[in-house]
Amino acid sequence: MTANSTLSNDIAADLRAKILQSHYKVGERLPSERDLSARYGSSRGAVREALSELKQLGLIDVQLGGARVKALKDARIAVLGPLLAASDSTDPELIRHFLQTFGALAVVTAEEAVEKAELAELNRLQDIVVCLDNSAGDYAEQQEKWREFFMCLSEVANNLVVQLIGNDLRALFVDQVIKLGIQPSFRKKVMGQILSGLKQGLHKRDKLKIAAAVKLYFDELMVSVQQELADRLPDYQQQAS
Amino acid sequence: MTANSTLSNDIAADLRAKILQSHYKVGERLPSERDLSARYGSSRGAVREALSELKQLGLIDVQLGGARVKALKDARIAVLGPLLAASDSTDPELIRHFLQTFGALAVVTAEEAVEKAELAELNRLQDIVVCLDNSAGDYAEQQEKWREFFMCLSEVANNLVVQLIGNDLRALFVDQVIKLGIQPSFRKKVMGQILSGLKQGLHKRDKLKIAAAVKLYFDELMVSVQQELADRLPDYQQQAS
DNA sequence: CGACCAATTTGGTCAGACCAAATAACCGCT
DNA sequence: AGCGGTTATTTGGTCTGACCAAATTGGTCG
Repeated sequence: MTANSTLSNDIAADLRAKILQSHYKVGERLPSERDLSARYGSSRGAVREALSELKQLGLIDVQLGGARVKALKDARIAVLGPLLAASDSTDPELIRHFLQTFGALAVVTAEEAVEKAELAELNRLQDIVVCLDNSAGDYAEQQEKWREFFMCLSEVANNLVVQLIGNDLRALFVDQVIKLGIQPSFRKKVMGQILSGLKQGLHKRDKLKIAAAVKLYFDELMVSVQQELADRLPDYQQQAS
Repeated sequence: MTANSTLSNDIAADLRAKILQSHYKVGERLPSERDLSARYGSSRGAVREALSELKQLGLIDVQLGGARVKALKDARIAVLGPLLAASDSTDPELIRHFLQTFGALAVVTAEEAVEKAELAELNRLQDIVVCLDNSAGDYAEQQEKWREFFMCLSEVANNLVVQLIGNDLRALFVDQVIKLGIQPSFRKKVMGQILSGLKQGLHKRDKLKIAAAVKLYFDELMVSVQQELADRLPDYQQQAS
């Protein structure tokens, strides 16, 4: 899935990194396709494919006069992955923003899910929560269960918009975070509150309870991750472009 | 911005529409590039560019054996625009989901904004709200002011993740909705609540107040839009491909 | 029926070419 | 010198035809 070793992909990755590192500045014109193909020792076709990818990412705007670099804030979500991977490594603020966003979407999903859920689905969700409760200690299993829980919520809510956003965020961000080996540790007391909130919320189809519990989960996750990041990165950011 | 009349774009649009209309079903293999280029009377290069676009959209998965259609729920946000424009027109549920999502993100943004805002920024936001209050009646101006308000919030919050998601949603969805000529009409009483909530929230930097007001805004927007859609589409969905 | 091997198909890349539009360069006029 | 208009060049979009390596397919043999 992550193994994309075609020439055009390599070129795209290189250009993408250079843009994200402000090697090419915003508004500036990229070298022409013919020029680029010469530099990379490739054909124009390969360069075109690479540029097409950057265009889709919203990183550049290619028209007849030439391709111009766009501002990062005008790009598409998909740049978040490369942004984390390539440029300044693991900006804690960015990760916080991500978790905040993801949390908000999860809350919306959860609210809609408990509203729509069939009885069977409700039961399945409750089962997962019970498993979650029992599997304290085993980090890997717990994480898998949480994942299953949110996937199930997402399925039940059937909110395409959130699902699609989730795809982008998951694919391009969560993997990165996980790759860093971050193992957030929840405080037992808080985890207890979360689980009991979920149970009650599911049992009574209480939107507010569910929302509060999910929000609590992400808040706690945020605290925990920020803690880990702060611990492991005392030397924080020393190189500029 | 919307004028993209290149051959490869046309091909991409056609294939995209056919996929979204399940002309090509999920998991199915698309015709080969050579085959497609023959059908469209174009070169393979043009078809490749088109396929590249669909790949970026997450609609297809192209590997050596051939290109396979992916499930819609595994696609990227960017398909929302085409989905609305091309296939079944204006699914009210989809629009509701969109507004719900957008609202949740706006709430997060607003919360962070009032936390971070400098005094000058806070004043500017308050000014906008005052304008908003005064411009009751003039729909166009009010909409512009709301837009300015949220843009300002987004700037202050400076949450890249939400900004990027916002780009996608705005570009691919809001325009579509606006193009439908929907003019949501807010109830005066509710609008009063919203504005007073914003004022108080900004004045006291009260996250909860701000969040509640923004949420109220989107809830009311949702109700209003759904109302309009229900009114104008009594004959809902009568044509198939 | 299953394992193995050859022929074909398919995506990725390359080279060189043409077109229309946009840009840059030039030149003459005021 | 400054400006308007014309030409030359550059640039992206497309085409043709070709080659390669990997995947798929089909047939053959045990």
